[in-house]
Amino acid sequence: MASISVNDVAAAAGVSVGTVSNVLNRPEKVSPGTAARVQAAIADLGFVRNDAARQLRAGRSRSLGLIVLDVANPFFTDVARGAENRAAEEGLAVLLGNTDDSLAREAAYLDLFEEQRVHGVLISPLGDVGDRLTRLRARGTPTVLVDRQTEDRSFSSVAVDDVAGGRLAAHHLVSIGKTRIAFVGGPISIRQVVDRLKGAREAVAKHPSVSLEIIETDALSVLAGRAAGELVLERAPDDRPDAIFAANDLLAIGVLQALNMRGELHVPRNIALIGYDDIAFAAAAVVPLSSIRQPSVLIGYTAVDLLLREAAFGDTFEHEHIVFQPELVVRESTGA
Amino acid sequence: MASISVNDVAAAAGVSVGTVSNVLNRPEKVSPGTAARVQAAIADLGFVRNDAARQLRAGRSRSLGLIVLDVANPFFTDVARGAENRAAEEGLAVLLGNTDDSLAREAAYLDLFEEQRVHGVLISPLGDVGDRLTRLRARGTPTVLVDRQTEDRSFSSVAVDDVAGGRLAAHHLVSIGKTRIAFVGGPISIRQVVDRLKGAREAVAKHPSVSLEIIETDALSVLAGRAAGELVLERAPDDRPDAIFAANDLLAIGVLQALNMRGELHVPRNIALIGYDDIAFAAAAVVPLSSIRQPSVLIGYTAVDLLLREAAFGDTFEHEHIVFQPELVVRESTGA
DNA sequence: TAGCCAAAATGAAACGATTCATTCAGGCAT
DNA sequence: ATGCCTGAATGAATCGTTTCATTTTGGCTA
Repeated sequence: MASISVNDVAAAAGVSVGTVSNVLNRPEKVSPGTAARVQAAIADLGFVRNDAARQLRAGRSRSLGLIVLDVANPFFTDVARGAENRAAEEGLAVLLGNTDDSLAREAAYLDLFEEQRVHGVLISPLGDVGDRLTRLRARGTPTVLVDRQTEDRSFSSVAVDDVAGGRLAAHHLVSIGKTRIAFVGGPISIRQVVDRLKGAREAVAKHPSVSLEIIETDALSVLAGRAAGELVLERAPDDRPDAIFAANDLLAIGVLQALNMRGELHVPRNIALIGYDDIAFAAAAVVPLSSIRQPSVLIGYTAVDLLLREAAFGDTFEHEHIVFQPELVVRESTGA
Repeated sequence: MASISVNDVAAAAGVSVGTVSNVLNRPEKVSPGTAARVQAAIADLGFVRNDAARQLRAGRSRSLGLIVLDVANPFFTDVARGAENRAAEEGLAVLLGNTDDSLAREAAYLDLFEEQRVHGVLISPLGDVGDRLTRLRARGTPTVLVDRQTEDRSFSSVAVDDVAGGRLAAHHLVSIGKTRIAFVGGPISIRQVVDRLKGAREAVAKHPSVSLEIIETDALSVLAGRAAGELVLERAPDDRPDAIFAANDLLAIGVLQALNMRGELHVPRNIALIGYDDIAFAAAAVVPLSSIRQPSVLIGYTAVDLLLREAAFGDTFEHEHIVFQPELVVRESTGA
């Protein structure tokens, strides 16, 4: 309650508040003797800076916001870890906001971050947030899109080429002799899903004998994957696909769980399965999962780096678009 | 840069700043006409509250801090999700701090949260933070320990009975006929590890013919588990344990990966394996993992609830210690 | 029409750290 | 002894919101 302020410290040390502030922020401007006295008073009283007051004066906070689609997805916790690492180098904290595929929560977090006057915003957007972000930028808050670009490329972004990833996955399935491929993923409002599907279509288009069907899910979770897998199981055996490309590893794991539930189907013999993201658990799945690897930690790290560069240069900054290339990882689920 | 303040809004709407504040915080005190005019001005100018100024006045922020040992562990993301849910009900945000088994980072987050004057702190402590937390509480910031109690029980806590969990796991292994059990876990500075081991010891003690050895790891991660698994593999076949109890699922998954690397060992026939936490991926492992389930989301939810109650009642609050009971989940890795 | 009352609106003070123009002290050269 | 210079210390002003004691307004009654 009775919070200790710089005033109290100043009084205790017999100096002015300006001097206390100097001890805190520019120690070199203060004579050693005085500094020691102030430090002693600080320790004595248990003084802790009030960040709100500091921010108010500075006009800007020392944290940056990261808005992701799903913290339960190890891909995003990896991104967050990378972001945190780079931010820590600058003494910045990362506020993590979890959208969970809800437009309302996305909006709420943007509001919160705007009110907090965060240093910058990293976002893997769900809805159309162009206007909001433009407003943020007008206020001087730089923004970097993670894993996504806007149409007009007016924001800096860090992404992975999902079309290429989709192509890699589908091409791999074709190359091991599969001809009836099912793409499991959704909702199709998510850009990543659309792009991965697009890549798959491109790869399949080169082979007239190969078909591609789409099994749409309402989320990118283990649960949704299990539902999709059960859908496949219910079909007559010769109506089933002989390969499944899941839009991410969580889905793939769900599909795998469902397919294994009855013993009749063998992965990869009857159905091959490939996921996306190459999360740590993919390698440990019932049948170790083939996947498309993304440099997740690096994505987070690079995004913050870009944000800081954009912040430093202000309006004159040329927006950058960094695109990483994904990589095919073959394991047992596609018959390694 | 040119940030819009209540002053600007007041000027534009032709009212005083006090009225603008009333529109924002106590709309019922303002006549409808005036309120509409103010709202229009707000929309017009794109005014967004400055949270720092608000906090400064209020003396307390609208977020609460959660410090966990490892965000990459799905158990903790579940706890975080539960905490977020309860916090959202009160319009509070959750700041997530990730310790990664580093005392320095734990201290840094506590500093940060203290400077931010957070509403409360939830912490799954690594080191001895009693003094720090006492100081926080003296300042009026309530604290709840997650998954841990201090010796003197002077803080509220939400935990799961880890000794009981350890007992459950070891007893299960004994009951399926295993006699040479190895406990994989560490570092032993972590209370959860100690307690789970203690429970295992108790269960084993009842059966003179069963032995319990300890393989200490330096972390609770998949990687550490893999290392432990390799250690076991290097031994002569009849020197190996016939069952492994891993202190958490990440370790268990790592152990499993290592054991599977050469084809010679079969889980559970040669070595049974049980983990702890029952994370979503446990059921999807190469060999679906038996585990000890904890109500992770509920833990987070309850912890925030307790925090809020403690905040409401102030010093008069009787500290509560909520303990959930863990549950055995049997799957294939112990020969379901 | 004067008087009264409740509702509405006002505006100055407060929160606590930082900044910066100004003052002060002490050392040195003339 | 005087003046000058530099490093150290000062303290009032500032950031933007909220609060609350005070004033104003308008409606109603006597």
